[in-house]
Amino acid sequence: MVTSSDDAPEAHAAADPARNEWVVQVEGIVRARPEGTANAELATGEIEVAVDRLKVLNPSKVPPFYVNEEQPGLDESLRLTHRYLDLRRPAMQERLLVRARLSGAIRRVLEDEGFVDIETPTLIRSTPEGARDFVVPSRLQPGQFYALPQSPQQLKQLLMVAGYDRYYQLARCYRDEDLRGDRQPEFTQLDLEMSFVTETDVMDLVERTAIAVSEVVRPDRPILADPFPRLTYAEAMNRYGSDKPDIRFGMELVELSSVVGTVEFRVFTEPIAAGGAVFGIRAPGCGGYSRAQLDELIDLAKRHGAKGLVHLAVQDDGTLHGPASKFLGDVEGGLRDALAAEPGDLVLIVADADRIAAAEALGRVRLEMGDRLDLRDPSVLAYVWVHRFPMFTWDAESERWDATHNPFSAPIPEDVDRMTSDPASARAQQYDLALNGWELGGGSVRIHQRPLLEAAFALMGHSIEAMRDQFGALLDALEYGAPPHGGIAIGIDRWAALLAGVENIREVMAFPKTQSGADLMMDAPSPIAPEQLAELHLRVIEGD
RNA sequence: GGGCCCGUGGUGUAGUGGCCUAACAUGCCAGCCUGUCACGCUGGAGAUCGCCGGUUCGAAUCCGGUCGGGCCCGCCA
Repeated sequence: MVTSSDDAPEAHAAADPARNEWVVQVEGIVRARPEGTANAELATGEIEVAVDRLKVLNPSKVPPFYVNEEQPGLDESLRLTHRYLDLRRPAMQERLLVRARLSGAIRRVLEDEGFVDIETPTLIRSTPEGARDFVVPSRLQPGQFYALPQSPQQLKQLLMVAGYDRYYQLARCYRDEDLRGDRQPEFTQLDLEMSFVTETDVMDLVERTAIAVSEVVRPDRPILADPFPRLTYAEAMNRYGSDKPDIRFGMELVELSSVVGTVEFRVFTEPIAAGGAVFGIRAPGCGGYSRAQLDELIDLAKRHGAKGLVHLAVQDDGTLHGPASKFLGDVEGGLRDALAAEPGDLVLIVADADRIAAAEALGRVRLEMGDRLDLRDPSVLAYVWVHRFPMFTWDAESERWDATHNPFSAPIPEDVDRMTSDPASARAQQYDLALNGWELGGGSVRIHQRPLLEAAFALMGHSIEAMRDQFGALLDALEYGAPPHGGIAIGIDRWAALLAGVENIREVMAFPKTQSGADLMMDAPSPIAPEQLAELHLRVIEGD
């Protein structure tokens, strides 16, 4: 846009005070730029508007940060305080558009598949299962509270009983737990449920949807594997040390228990004797790591539950060098062979009496090495299924079995009897979808028979009365010809973040909260007036 | 509940015990320039170094606490 003091002196004068973020209305003639003033760098570099009239519709205060350009180090709390300005920035707009394309594509694909969008309430009943509830006091019923749903789990199962055999919803969910980069107190799930399905049916449907959606939202990013690999939980833990493996790179775990079982090294022998395991990985070309680099890895392993991390550098002559090398004796060759380790490589080993703990700790080290060696290609979309989770996990603190995922998950048919005879070994018809090492979502085929569900709850230490009290409607409904059914819930925020290529779900939410649950723009949460409290039959306890 | 990191003009950074009367860039204001498009030139304003307390002759700098933000463990699906 150009103004000329000769051709349109008023417009020229009106334009003079205008600064960044002012809103102006312009009338003029679009014309080719004069010879020599075109700018190939700009999309509109060939043309200009010769302004005849210019009106300032609204001036702008000087913005607290640059709206018109990227500013990498910008304090996030400042962005959140002025989110309406932050959202003007092209990068934010781009990310919210990715998210909108995602939800739009999901709706189109699922509606084509015959799914029906049904809304469920956000004022429901509190149950002690799972995460801590957000609660809402009832004005009409003194001393009573609603809970905001952690997910519409029971409601969607009731919809199955009601005969809506293909339900979906982009549902807002609420969990009052501590926050992370990938966790907000309120978030959005693609929630869906189907009747008369096996776990394969659900996985197939979700997989079709995920592929179609990915191709619409990010046609530029290749899907690593189609169909998605399907790993059992045991396989995922043994190979990747994670139930949400990043399969963009190898460096798989190798179990070394049998290889090193004979050495006189208590770090290995004691865990094995206790029923645990020894796992190793090979970090190619990292044999020259410094003390400091190794210490970081050891710290990382310890932070994730390992007692320690054994490191061995493969020398040119094939021998293994490290603090533990003197214990290795004649297993040195077997160890090297098991890991296919070459001179110059670094071998990293974790042993633990709990084989899952050993695998998980080394799995975190594996991810760290993937980052260090730049093996996690950010352009690739690596979806993977993990299924056949253990139904129950022993909760040592409360001394009872707890649902590994969801208390409504059904056992796989051949493990029904183990539910009571050997709960630790019973596997659920439970499946998780992971993308690039993030858990995108999970679901299961549900228990659709009341006696079985009651048995599962009983195992988890719920009394008959408590069950009836908290899950009465669902238990009753199962007695009225409830169809077999199953479904899944996918985290839309995480999915959008991964598709947008950002590591924080706040970047794909218009108005997110800080780690302490504050909305810096609206200044929430906030105290409420004494009259409001009184109306809700509440009294605030000062202190603590 | 716990661990770690950060907090210095509007914004991003430098400064880690005296040389700081706090520097640089950008932004802002004024003037000049007027075919520029990250315009240019000249000048100017703008910071009680998040807050409170302590140590010290002396604190942006060290210590304790506190507030705010972030990352992580626990927690959470």
